[in-house]
Amino acid sequence: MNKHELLSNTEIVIGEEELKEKLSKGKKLKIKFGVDPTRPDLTFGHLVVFNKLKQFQDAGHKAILLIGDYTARIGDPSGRSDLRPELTEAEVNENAKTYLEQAFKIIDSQKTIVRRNSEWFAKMSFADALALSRKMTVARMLERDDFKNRFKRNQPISMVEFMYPLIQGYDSIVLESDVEIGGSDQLFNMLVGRTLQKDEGLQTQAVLTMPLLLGLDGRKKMSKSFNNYIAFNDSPRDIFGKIMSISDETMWNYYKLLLLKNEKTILNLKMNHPMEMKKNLSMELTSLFYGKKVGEKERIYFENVFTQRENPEEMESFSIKEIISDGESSNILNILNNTKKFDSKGQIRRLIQQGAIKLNGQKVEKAEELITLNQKGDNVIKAGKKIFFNLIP
RNA sequence: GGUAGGGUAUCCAAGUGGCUAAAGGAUGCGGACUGUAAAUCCGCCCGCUUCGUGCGUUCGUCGGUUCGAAUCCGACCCCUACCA
Repeated sequence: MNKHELLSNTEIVIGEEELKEKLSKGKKLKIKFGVDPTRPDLTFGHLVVFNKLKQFQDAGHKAILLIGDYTARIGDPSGRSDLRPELTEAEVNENAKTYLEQAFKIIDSQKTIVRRNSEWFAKMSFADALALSRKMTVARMLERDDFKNRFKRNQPISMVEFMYPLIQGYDSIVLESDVEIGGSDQLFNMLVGRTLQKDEGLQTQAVLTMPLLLGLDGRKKMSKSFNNYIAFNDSPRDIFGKIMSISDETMWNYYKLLLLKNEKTILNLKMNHPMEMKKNLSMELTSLFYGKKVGEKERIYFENVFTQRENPEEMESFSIKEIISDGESSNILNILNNTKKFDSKGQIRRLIQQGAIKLNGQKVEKAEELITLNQKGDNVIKAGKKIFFNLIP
């Protein structure tokens, strides 16, 4: 593993010279990554950072996942325009657990050290905390955009939020991290870590920030709040499908940040048909989480169902006899409703009106229609683009 | 503490007594076209529904005026700008 690769895709690198020196001496580095146990659902946006961690791991360095269980009780002000609610200890623990389960889908759990900052902060005295707070000035804090803006707008900034970067920086002292990695919104906090380490007479950590991944809409950053995300916990079908729906332009952002392809490779890939490249991207990413076999299976499913417009090979099936109770009309509306595949009868009516429901390729015209089913063969219902199931008489 | 302006559906944003479940965007969903891309066109978009000029719940919160309120009045909560 060469140094270039370890710094690829990074947005900002602070302390590059020292880092390169350490690397050239063959030192095993400690890479710190702070985990925020307030938001347990990981998206592909986080995958950018985890990829970087994994690269370090693969190069023989030590990844340290720092669970900010103590700091979660305070709330990181970064990028926020308002105060964050505090969490209970139980919530934090539950979130941390979920977080790690997801993180270990990418990084090697065996080679990862998990620490919690309550280990040291729980026993810190108030005097120690005051001593720590001496290391930071209000002016310095107000250099930060988020604080500056909130201050200007007369929005509240609590003292405890001022402490947050110091607390995070103190983690770096305890962990003696060589590198801290995070999103660009973490830059300030991570720099404080450097300052504090230096003050303690320790070596200073390099700071790497990773760029933001574009969301599915191709416009805004990927984020849960914009509802334009792919989650680590999405099903293989969803991962594959969501990636197929991104624009051609966005695809290259994903190739770069998620599959770590360099400029030159991407230039070559662009010679191919975009559709093929997108299927390839979908397959690679699906495989990353679920294995190559599943990735290939999803590719075949996609090609059959969406390109060839065939019915999927495996479908859920519902027996009319079982789902229609005595006295209930077995019209298409009731049948569909009783499959529980739809939100409400209203939704089904709307879909029928819009010509989105088909039985064996034949459009269903009316909600009250009494459909005739093949006694032997398939009776495939297709609803919209994605929902398929079979009806058994 | 003072003055002025605000809080509307997933988000942005109109609406200042009945014709308002509430204009217009955006997102989303469905259809056509296609490569489940982009672009374009059309339909739906508070929830339920026996599909009916049907039922229920909304316009910061609570209460009031009124036959009738997102719209008027009162109290309260929150936000913004300027001033202290």
